[in-house]
Amino acid sequence: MDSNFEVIAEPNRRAILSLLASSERSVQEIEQRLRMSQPSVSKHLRVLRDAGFVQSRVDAQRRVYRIRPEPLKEVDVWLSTFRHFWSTHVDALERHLDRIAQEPRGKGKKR
Amino acid sequence: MDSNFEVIAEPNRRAILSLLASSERSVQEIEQRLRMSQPSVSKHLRVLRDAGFVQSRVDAQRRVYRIRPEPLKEVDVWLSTFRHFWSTHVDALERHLDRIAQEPRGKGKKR
DNA sequence: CGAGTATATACGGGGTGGGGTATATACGGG
DNA sequence: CCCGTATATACCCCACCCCGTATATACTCG
Repeated sequence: MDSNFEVIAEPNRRAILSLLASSERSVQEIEQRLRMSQPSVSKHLRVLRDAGFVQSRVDAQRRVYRIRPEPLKEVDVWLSTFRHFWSTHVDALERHLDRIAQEPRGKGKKR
Repeated sequence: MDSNFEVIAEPNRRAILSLLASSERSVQEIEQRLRMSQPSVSKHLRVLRDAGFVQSRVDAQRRVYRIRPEPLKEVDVWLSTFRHFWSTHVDALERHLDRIAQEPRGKGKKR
């Protein structure tokens, strides 16, 4: 798994992250709430941990997982390149795109 | 391809989107700038278009592609669930996480 | 219309990721 | 210690994605 984007491409992993967004959880809690098999949860958590999306602490026999924000922050940084497309100046942008789309063609071309 | 996240999981597709972020481009321009084969570019553009990330207009024999922000906006919305982890109140959050991380067995460690 | 250019699709192959089952490892309590 | 619980890993299999090559389609212009 070589990129953060591939990590969050998997729906179950996104579900795990969303679940952990509210609070930390043990493997079993994740398993029950998301109705996934235990090995599946463990494997996804392995991927998430290796990529730095989560970290675990030990609580008796349990491993409690919680979010680590860094990789998500990196995704956010990538997105920021595009954010001007919708965040502000939307109307001006739309007008701009429309204008580009109707650029006058040099050769008279029917449409 | 059933989710926006899978679409942007592919590095070449992210490269295409990043390229189109600055301005619209023909297939050939993308092909040359990113050193990808023409069929590969066309196929990735197909995926991007089907998912709504780009749209094309016709310019003589060329197809000129440009960004459509909606799917990226959706990704941004998903991310917003996690943004409080790093955007503001960072210090309070870090203290909170550190406190949680304190294991009952007095193995205090700092990053 | 025919040639040339630009883009899209068909097809086959190789690599990989995710699921399930079975098993291994860690840990705590009695 | 030993047992039960909690979690991690091994292994196999299947589906799917991406690539390259070859071919088809679209459009323009002479």
